[in-house]
Amino acid sequence: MEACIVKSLSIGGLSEKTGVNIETIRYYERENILPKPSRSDGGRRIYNNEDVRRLNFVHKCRNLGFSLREIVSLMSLVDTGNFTCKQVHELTVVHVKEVSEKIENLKRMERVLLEMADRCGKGSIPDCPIIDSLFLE
Amino acid sequence: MEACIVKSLSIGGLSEKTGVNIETIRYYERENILPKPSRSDGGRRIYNNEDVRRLNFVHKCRNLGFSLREIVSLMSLVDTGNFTCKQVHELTVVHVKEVSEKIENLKRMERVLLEMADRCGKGSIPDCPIIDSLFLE
DNA sequence: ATGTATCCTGTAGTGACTACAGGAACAAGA
DNA sequence: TCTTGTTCCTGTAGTCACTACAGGATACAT
Repeated sequence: MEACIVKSLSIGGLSEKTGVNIETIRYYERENILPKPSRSDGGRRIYNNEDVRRLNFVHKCRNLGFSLREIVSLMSLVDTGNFTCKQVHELTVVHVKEVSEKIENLKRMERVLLEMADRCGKGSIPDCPIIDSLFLE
Repeated sequence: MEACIVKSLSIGGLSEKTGVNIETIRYYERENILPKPSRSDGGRRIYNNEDVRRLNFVHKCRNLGFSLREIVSLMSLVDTGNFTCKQVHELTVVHVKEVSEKIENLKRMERVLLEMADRCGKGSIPDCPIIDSLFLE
């Protein structure tokens, strides 16, 4: 038999390959987001292709604004094989709704800020309509 | 002389008047966002109109997404009287830029999520293009 | 006098990291 | 072989902006 095909990586290598901070990888392990990897004789973490895959998954989901809790539930669906496309769809739709709401709030914020900045004359006198409007009511 | 015109409030009254949680008010005091109020004989906090004004300011700024740090710097500008409209304008413009960036990121997120949800057939079979696309790369 | 509503302090928990300190292991060059 | 520098280890504490609770004190209405 040939040696195993699976490429092994140090935590630094995994970090480089996925773009996830080393400290964050260890944090994910502590929080059971990632499984405990095997160790070298010296006690160092050794990762394989499956670990890369999982971490990429987590990383992508985080970039899409899923919480770690949501990610765990997505992954456990996948791991048990006990999921339907419908379940995943529902989870995603709920999440996209939250994202849309965040966007709306931020837009409102942006409008008010731009309005205030616009009314402000940028002058060198102490009077400032921004401050005034924030103190009103 | 007549009694003082300033209306005094308990922490509960202040909370009700401003819509800010009692625990949050005490937190703001601990963090020196708000000044330490005077106390009654029994040791209870007593607030006046100026406190209402300040807390409203903080509350409004928080709703506009300013961090507490930013709010403190805004307030200290105001308190020293040592500020120009230009300074406030600049702070606001920087902030609005951050907000716009957040909006852009969330929109990207939203697009990807909608796309994924759209491709997903909502079926009852385990195959799911959402999961697939998250595991890719 | 009694009940209950409000308040007090101090501490700990949240989420998702990030930043150390202080030490061990490894790889490469002299 | 020795040294040097890099990478890694664990464990703890800090970040932000709150929120929650325990265990007690005070205030007010009946």
